[in-house]
Amino acid sequence: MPEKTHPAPLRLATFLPFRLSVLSNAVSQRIAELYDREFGLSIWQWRVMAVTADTPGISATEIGQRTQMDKVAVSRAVAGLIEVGYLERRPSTDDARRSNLVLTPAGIGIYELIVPLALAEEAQLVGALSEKEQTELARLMGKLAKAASPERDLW
Amino acid sequence: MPEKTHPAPLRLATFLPFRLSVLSNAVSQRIAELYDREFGLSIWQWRVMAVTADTPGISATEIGQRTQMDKVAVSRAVAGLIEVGYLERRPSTDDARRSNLVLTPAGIGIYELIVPLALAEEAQLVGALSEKEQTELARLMGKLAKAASPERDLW
DNA sequence: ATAAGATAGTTTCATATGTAACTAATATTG
DNA sequence: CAATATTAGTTACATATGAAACTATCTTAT
Repeated sequence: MPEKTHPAPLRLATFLPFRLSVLSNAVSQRIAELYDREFGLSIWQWRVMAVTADTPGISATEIGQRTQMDKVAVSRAVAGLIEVGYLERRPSTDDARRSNLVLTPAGIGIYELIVPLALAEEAQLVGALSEKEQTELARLMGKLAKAASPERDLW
Repeated sequence: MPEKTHPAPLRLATFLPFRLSVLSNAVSQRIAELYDREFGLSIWQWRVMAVTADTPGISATEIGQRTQMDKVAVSRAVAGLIEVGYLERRPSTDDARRSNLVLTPAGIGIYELIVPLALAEEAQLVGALSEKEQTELARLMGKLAKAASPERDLW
């Protein structure tokens, strides 16, 4: 007579999706708090600023692709940034549906204040790893990203 | 005369907090959709079931600690699970404020259905990595977790 | 040239989530 | 043994979020 079968064990603490989620939340929360406290920005607004600084004249749709935000989130973040005067909407000449988005001088100023702080946060985080480990982590995350979402490139 | 200083570059695509967040979301979403579609459970409810299966008689507060959920989220997940009959609340004899939570037989049944599916999802994900890489990833994530949240143990 | 789709972006609505206030019970202090 | 502080958990409220509907514009096919 066979033994009662043991169900496969599942410890949350070793379950990758859980660990990833907890780690990501811990990291995001630190950094989100910084953006909000110092500059009154949400993490979504910050992401929009970052890609707009990188690619002035970008459209909302492109922002969504680069940041993995859905179009509603982009729309709201953009509206908020325009409201506080960090972003400007320029009608596109060749397609009246889209706008070309650019940071205002004020937006650029804030962006340049945030960048070093954000990089410092990141540095503090990855400072726990050696150069080699950092490279390896990036490589492994890339593999996971492809496995998790083969259809579209996550980054 | 000094050159105009270049602001430090920040590409979202190589910024660890961003990459972590995107990866974690991609993974969570796949798995959340599975729980919801097949069993009508939220990811929070699943986490509560997982730790309750592991430690029958656990209290809501302990669940919060183990899952990194705040007490409101635990309260709601527990209420939902009781509602659908997967969880039972037993008053604690020595402390009338707390309850001892246990899975019902129905809850155990569902749990045992989910576990292999969840593990299969995880396996598919980490299948992209060699054994050695998996170990290394876990180690690096552990270091990051400590750097991100030195105060409390994330897992 | 025009009707039928497709696309960019916004608005609406329903739900999820977090913070703070609350209730009930236990622990601590003088 | 009161009076006060702490803890477990829930409820209420305000805000965040996502899905679907919508508007305006552009593209495609006839």
